Amino acid sequence: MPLTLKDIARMAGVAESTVSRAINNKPGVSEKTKEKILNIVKEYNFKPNQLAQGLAKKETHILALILSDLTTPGYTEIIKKVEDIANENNYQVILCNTNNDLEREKAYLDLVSKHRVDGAIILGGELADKNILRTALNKEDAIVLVNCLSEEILIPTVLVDNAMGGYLATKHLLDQGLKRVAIIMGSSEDYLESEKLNGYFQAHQEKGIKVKREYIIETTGKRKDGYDSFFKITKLSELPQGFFVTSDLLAVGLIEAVKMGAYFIPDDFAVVGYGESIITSIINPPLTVVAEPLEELGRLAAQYLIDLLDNNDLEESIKVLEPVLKVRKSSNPPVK
Amino acid sequence: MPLTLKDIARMAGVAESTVSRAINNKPGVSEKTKEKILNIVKEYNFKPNQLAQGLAKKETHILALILSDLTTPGYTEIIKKVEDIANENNYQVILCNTNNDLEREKAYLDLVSKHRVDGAIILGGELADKNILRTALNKEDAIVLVNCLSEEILIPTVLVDNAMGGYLATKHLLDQGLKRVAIIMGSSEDYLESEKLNGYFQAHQEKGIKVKREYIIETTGKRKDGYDSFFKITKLSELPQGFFVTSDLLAVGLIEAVKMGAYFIPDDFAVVGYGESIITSIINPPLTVVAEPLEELGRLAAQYLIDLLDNNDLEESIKVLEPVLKVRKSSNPPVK
DNA sequence: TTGTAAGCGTTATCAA
DNA sequence: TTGATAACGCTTACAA
Repeated sequence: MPLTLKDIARMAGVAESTVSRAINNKPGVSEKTKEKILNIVKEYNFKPNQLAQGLAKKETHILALILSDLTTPGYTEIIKKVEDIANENNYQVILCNTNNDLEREKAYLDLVSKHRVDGAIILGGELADKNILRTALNKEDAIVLVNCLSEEILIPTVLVDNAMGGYLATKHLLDQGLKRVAIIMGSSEDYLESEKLNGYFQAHQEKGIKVKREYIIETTGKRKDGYDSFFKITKLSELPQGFFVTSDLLAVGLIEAVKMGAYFIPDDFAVVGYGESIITSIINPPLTVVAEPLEELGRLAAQYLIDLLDNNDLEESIKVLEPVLKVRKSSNPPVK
Repeated sequence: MPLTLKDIARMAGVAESTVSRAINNKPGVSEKTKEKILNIVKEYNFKPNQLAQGLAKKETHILALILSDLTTPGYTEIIKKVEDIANENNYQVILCNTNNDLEREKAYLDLVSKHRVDGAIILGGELADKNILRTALNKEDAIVLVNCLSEEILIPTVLVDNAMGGYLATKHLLDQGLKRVAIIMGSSEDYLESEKLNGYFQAHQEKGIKVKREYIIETTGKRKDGYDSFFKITKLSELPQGFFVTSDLLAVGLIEAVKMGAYFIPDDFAVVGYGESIITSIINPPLTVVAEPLEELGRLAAQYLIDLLDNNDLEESIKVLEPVLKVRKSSNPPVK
């Protein structure tokens, strides 16, 4: 049986409330009794039961960071920043990996309404925007969305302008005089992916170039999809001159396929990827990418959630951050 | 104010205990009252406070998976398996990223003794084996160690035989007639790394080849370390013919350096890495690696912890799994 | 400065 | 089948 406050109180010959005050560094305990109590606490390695604490105080000082896929590139940067901000503000962060499983997502969301955590940040994914949020959450739950969008209820949200990202990537390719640029993307059901596609369209429109239906390749976003997409496209009568690839895994696959086909990047095909990661940094040649302000994303989300918690300030709003293009060799940048 | 059992009881015109029985599917409630209660529960989206539940039941059905670095290759496989096994057994898993921060590690470990979670799995890292475990934990805490070792107290442990891994990698290189094989590793303070080094020694000893002091390069394990190590070694009068690199990040760096130096793999240098990951799979040429049974590691650890919890079966023991060598092009396998 | 006692929101025991 | 009521282990007025 683990020790309780009561045990410590008995040993020290004081009341439970005195022990509570002592271990919580609250005023109203003489130095002498405090010392006596803390010695006993140390000696027996007493740890207060946080379930009881949470119940009494109505707060846990824990935040949940719910994410759909641990391996998504860039998530680690966001996670780290969230953890840092949280820690600075005396909150602990636990990570909840839904692995794109609906049941799990529900269960993790419940952590908030069931008072296991004070609030939650939901990071990306295709799941969050369905009706789960509405059914799982209570109005007063503190939630912040990152890189995903809720259509049903208004929830504070921080996201990157993916349409802008798609626009920058595509424009960069078109600006170099390429007339035929293909996009290899994930599912257009995914809000973020559809936004990238919108940007792709917009860039074409601006240049007055008509988009070819066959140059839009929608996939499930896996490495193999990137690989297969290339060979699918080489079957066309007219090959594209450039590729906008919306994820690093797809980019890896595409580039493997290009090499397999004995073509060269950027000489035969210019390539622009999306998102900086260890993966895109290993790819040869160095990949031009749309880079997202990941740390800023994490910082804003964490700060937002903590503000919500501290001020009960429930005004909802959406913050949109801008991505930037990092030009490298793969897109055959014009010689300066 | 969120609703409580009491509110539901009042609305349904029954006692709290009846509501509790109804929502927990316990016998002793007539179908009729049960239905009435559950309807109200649904209507108001009532969620029982799990802090109170945990306090009363003395269990949370949550497991913590504590890890030092989210980006360690292979962790995701272990994590997924742990989550699966846990879910099958009706446990929820939360991830705790210490980011190699001592304070955080302590705080996360405390989740167990402070009754926030029922048990914890500690995944790898250099931290866990110090005296933290002893000071942080109570004897009755349910903990399982994965890929790390506690010298102070006996704790159930599952790990991969890293000495065997180092041995296999080195022997493979020596078996091809290479006389001079260097090792590029992380800190030898790290138990796992020191074991790999032991294997490296053992393979040399078996062949009767004396190890050269300068061929053992200890680093902090970063990509740049791998890069720098190569140029450090090319300063030697006699170059090695092969490299055993103990992590994927080091391997990336080394290979970049080799290419930068206009050498070829495997023609000029044979390379063997450690651990399969997306990274090693991208590297060109395909990397020969020591592969660990990651899922098995996760499965065993989770099962172990759950057994501990269910049976209070506190016998400690250590399970050691064997790695296998996956031969690919980078090590210049002899033509069959 | 210290102690008493009433919560916090559940579950579980015992009567009814 | 139901309902009181005492835990669970802590915090926090309020009193002493």
